Amino acid sequence: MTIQDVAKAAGVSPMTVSHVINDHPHVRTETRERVLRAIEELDYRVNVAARNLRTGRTGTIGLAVPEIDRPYYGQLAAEIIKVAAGHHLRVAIEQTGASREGELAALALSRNRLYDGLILSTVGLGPADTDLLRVDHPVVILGERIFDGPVDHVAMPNSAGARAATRHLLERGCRRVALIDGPQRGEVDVSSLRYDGYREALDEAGLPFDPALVAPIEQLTMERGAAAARRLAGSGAGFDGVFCVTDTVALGALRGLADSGLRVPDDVKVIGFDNIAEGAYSVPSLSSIDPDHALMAGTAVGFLVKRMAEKGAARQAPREFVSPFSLVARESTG
Amino acid sequence: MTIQDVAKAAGVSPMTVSHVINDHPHVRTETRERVLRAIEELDYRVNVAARNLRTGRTGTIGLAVPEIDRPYYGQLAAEIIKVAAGHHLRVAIEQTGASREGELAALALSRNRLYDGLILSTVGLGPADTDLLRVDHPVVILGERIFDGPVDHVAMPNSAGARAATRHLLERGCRRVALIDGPQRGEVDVSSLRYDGYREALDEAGLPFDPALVAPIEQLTMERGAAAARRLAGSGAGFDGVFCVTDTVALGALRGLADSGLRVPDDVKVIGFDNIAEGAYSVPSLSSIDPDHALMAGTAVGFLVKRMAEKGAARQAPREFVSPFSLVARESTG
DNA sequence: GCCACGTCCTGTATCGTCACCACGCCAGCA
DNA sequence: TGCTGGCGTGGTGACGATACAGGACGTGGC
Repeated sequence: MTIQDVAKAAGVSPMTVSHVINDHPHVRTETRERVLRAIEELDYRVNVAARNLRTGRTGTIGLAVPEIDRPYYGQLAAEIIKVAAGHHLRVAIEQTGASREGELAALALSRNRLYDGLILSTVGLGPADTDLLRVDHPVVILGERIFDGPVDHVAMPNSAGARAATRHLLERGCRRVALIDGPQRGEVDVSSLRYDGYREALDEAGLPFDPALVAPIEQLTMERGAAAARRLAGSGAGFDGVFCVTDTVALGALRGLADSGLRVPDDVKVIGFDNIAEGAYSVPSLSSIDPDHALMAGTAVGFLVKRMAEKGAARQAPREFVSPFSLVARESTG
Repeated sequence: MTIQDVAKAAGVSPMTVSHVINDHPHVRTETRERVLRAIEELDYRVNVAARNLRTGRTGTIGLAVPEIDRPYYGQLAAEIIKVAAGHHLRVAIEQTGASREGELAALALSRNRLYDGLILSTVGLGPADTDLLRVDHPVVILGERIFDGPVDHVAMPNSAGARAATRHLLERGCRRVALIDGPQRGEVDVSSLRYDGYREALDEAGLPFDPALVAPIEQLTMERGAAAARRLAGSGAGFDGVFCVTDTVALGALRGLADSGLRVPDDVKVIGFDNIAEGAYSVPSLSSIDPDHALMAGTAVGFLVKRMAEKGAARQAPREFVSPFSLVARESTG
C-alpha cells in the first residue's frame, strides 16, 4: 500500500498523489478528488519513515526531564506537548534520572537525528560540559545549570523568586526562617541560586544567617522534604518559617511538620517555589512563587522552532529568557 | 556523513560497517576496530530515519493518556518509560485530553507506522468503537472502557478494589458512606465499575443505598473533588465516610472537607483509589487501594512487545490482565 | 588433489517518499 | 502567427540504511 498503488488506482503519477497529500497547489479539484477517493478506498497511510528520510525531518522533538512523575515536570510536559502540537510537532519524553549520563544519552539521541530538536532540562550537566552542547542541531536548555552556554536557555527567576519568598515570610512576621535546600552541585543550579536569594533577603532585612537553619537534602522529593522538616523540628534550632526549594519539597515539609506536632501557619509558616497544582489543594494550602509556566513552555518551544527553521549558516546568537513570576499567598503563610 | 563515508574511510564495504554498528558476528576484531576508529574520527551517527525505512520499525512506542500532568498518569508513564527502555524502546507521549477524538488521533498516528506499537489509555472510546481497534498493528488498551475487544487489555481491579475500599470504611465504623464518582459514560468505564464495587459492599453489609450520598463529578481532578466534598457537606445528607473514585479526587476532597470544617478522620473517613505517591504525604495521609503499578506497566509493555514480534499471520488471541491489589490504610481512615 | 564447510566480507537491490526540473497546454498579447 | 507565462502534471533520482545472495579464502578430511 504505497503512494504508487494510489497513483495507479487514481490514474495519476505518484507525484500528484504526493501533492494532494501535502496540500500543495497546482492540482485540479477534480484530480484531487479522484486521488482522495483512491486513498480512501485503498486505506492508504503515508509511511512516515520514508518521508522522514526524504525530508530530513521527523516531526518529533525530544523532551528530556529528570523524572516525569514529579508534578513539576508533569505539568511542564503537559504544557510543552500542547504548545508543540500547535506547531505540528510530537513530543517524545526521555527520563534522565537527574543524572549527567542520562542527559548525555538524550543529547546523543538527538544527534542521531531521531528528533528535530531537544528540550533538555539540565540537572546533572554543568558549566564544565558546555562543550558537549556545542552541537549543530537545535537544543534548548530548560533549567539553571548552564549560563552563557552555546545554546538557547529558558530559565526560572531563581534568585529573585527565592528572595521574594523569603521576604514574604519576613513580612508575615517570621524572624527565624529556615531553608530546606536541594543538592548544590555547582554555582548555577536551582538549589544554589535559590539559596542565594534566601541569603539576600536575610541580608536585606538585616537578619543574621544561621547555618543551623539550613537543611540540605539530596533529592527534591516529598519524602526528603518531610524528613528535613522533622530534622529541623527535632534539632531544637528554633524556627518560625521555612522556605522550601520546591513545592514538592514543601508539600513533604508540611507533612513532616505535622508529624512533629507543629502547626502551619500558627507555629511555622511555609512557602515553596513552582506553584504546582497540588499546592492549591493541600491542607493547609501552600504559598508559592509562581513562574509563568505556560510562557516558559511556549518560549522554549518557540526557541526550538526558530532554530529548526534556521539554515545551517545563518546561526543566531544564543537567546536567554528568564520567566517573570508572582507570589501566591495561601494558608501556609496566613 | 553516511555509512558510505565511513566505509570508504575504513576501506571496507558499507555492509561491514552496518555489521559492526549492529553487533553482528563474522567481523574480524581488527576490521571491527578499524571501522570503529573511522566512525569515531568522522563523528558518524546512524541516520535513524533511513534505518526505520529499511527495517520497517521505528524503535518507538506511543503512550496515549488523557493528561500527563495528572499524578496517576505521570507515575504510569514513568514506569512505562523505564520498562520500555529495557526493551530498547523509546516512548512518545500523546495527550488525548480524555476525548474520543484525541484517542482516535493517537490510533491514527500509530497506523501511520510512526510507532511500532501503541499503549492507549482509553476514556473516550467505548464498546461501540470496538471496530476501530481492529487494526493490524500492535495496540494494548490500558483502562476499562473496552472489554472483549479485539486487542490486548491491561485493567485495574476496579470493582473488587472499590468493594474493598468501601468495606474498609464500613469496618472502621462508618455507616453512611458517600461516593464521589466520576463521569459514567458507559457500562465499563472506571467510574461505573468502581460505583458497582461501592454498591456491592453496601449490599454485602446489608446497608441501604442512598442516592443523596453520591456526588458525581465531570472530571477526575482535585478541583472537582474539593467541590464535590463541599457539596456533600452542605447538602445535609449526613455522612461519616467517603470513597473517592481516584486518589486525585480524594486529595481534593480532603481539601473540601477541611473547607467545610469537617475533620478527617474524626468526623469523616476518606479513602481513594490508585495509591499515588502524593497520598502518603498529605495531611492527613490518604488510605487507598494500591494496584500493582509496576506489574501493570510491565505487563502492558510485555504484551506490546510480544505483539510486535508476531509474524503477520500467526496472530494470538487477545490477552487480558487484571492487576492484583492491596489496601493501604493510612491516617484518613484511622 | 579435490571437495565441503565456515568465516569474513562485498555488490546490488530495494524500502516509500518528495525535490527538482521538464513539459504540455492554454490564455493573453503584440 | 508566434511568444510569453502561469498552471497542472509527470519522470527521474536521490535520501541512507539493510536484506539477501554470494564470493574469496582458509582449513581439514579423504
